[in-house]
Amino acid sequence: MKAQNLNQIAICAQQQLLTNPNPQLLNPLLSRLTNSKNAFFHLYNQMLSHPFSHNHYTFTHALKACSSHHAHSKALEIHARLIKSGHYVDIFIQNSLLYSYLARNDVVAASNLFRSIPSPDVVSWTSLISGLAKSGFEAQALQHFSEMNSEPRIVEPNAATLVGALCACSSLKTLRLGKSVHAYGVRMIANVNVVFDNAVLDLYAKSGSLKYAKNLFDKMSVRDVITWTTLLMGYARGGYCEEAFGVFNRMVQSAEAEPNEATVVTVLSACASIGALSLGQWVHSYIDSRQDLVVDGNIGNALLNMYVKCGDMQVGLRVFDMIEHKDIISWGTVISGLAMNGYGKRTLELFCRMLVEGVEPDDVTFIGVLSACSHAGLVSEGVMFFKAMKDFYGIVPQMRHYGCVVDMYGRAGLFDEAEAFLRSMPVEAEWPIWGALLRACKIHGNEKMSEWIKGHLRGKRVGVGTLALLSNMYASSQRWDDANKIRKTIRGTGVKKVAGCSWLELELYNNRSDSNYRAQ
DNA sequence: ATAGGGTTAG
Repeated sequence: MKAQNLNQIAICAQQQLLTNPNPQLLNPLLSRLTNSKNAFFHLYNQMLSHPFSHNHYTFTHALKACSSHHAHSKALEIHARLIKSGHYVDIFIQNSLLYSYLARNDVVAASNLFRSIPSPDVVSWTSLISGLAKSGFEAQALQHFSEMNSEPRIVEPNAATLVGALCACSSLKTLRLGKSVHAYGVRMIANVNVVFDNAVLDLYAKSGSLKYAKNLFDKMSVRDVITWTTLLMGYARGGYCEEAFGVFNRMVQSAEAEPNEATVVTVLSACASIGALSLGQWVHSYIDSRQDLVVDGNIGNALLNMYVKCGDMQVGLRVFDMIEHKDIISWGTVISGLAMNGYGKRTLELFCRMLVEGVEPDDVTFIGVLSACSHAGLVSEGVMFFKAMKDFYGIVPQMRHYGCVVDMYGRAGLFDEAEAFLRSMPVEAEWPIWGALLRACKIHGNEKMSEWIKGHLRGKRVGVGTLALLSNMYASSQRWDDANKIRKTIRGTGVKKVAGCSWLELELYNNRSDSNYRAQ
């Protein structure tokens, strides 16, 4: 249907070229071909070949098409042509060029081009400000915004300009400035503007002012899918995941706006982060009820991640199979999900399947694979995978990879191998690795190795979990003096409980409580 | 003709 339309437009353009190659009639046709790269540039080239069948408008459309098809060298070519032909003096052309540089995040070229515009208008300023904000140069965006507003003020900002500035404030979480932009907009903007309101809502949501956000949301007379998704995202980011789900639920009940991919992905991540399986299942059934939402791509990965985090690997695997276009994230999610949930053998099976299907594993994939080997006691496989990761895939091991290997040896009681591996590491092992090994020593009763590790730890800053474990080990071998010394050190650190620690540290800490309990 | 809003993940 759509292709047929494109064909009709193309045929229409050909007739036009034959009978009356007039740019006023050809430009609108050209513009409607923007989505089809080949058809667009075919007509564009035909229009160029005749001096009277194109004008300024033709190039603004061409630059837009370059941006949407990421045809950067084509845009450069057009830039050169425009300078040569003298079209460059037109402000629409300058703005279109400026936008094409910003669309590909070339902020240096864009800034230079902006400086070369003799009298930038509100569109030039707005493009620059929002382009900088989106490329991560928020401070520069705000600098230009204030420059634009300083006296003598030649160009007045409009709603679109304020939205660009709000976007920068939101990323920087600069609530003060954002509020003043909000106030300015309230005075200046005459009609209801849902885009502006959404930008303000996003500012409050991202900077954690959920009360303000909720207040604004309730006051808005027009709300669309972005309004709802922004509020939902605000709650989810703030850690109020039940509330986030509540927003989704109300959105569906009210039917004020229809959830889309972004909405569903956000609410699924909220469910995942609190392990709320039943809420996640509700979202799943909602997705199934919508024929236009497919379990693939982002939605597929988000759904898979939700089941993995909620520990339901059975359905997780079924979702994984449903994902038609499995990317590195899909594979990584299911592989580390299986590893995390204790399915060592199945992790490796899936890893093999990944290789068979020709998907190149990355660093995160190997963390899953190695931890599966460690937990399943598959030492020789783990050693082989670690070697293949380095030598075959050229992945430089990170601390987490080293940790898996040391942990693997330790769990298997292979302390000589663990020691040799630790000595061979090009970087000093971090504390959780030593801690895990100490724990293994304790389990396997390896006193000699413990002493070696303690020698290493002496005089260095140690994590509380590791210290607790050390103290506990001394206590269990009736070395009370040593144990007390370490307890003092723990108190000296002023840490009452383990805060913001790694999962491994937490495990160590729990282990300590367990053995204390057993000792009583 | 050119500029403006929300998204997640191993």
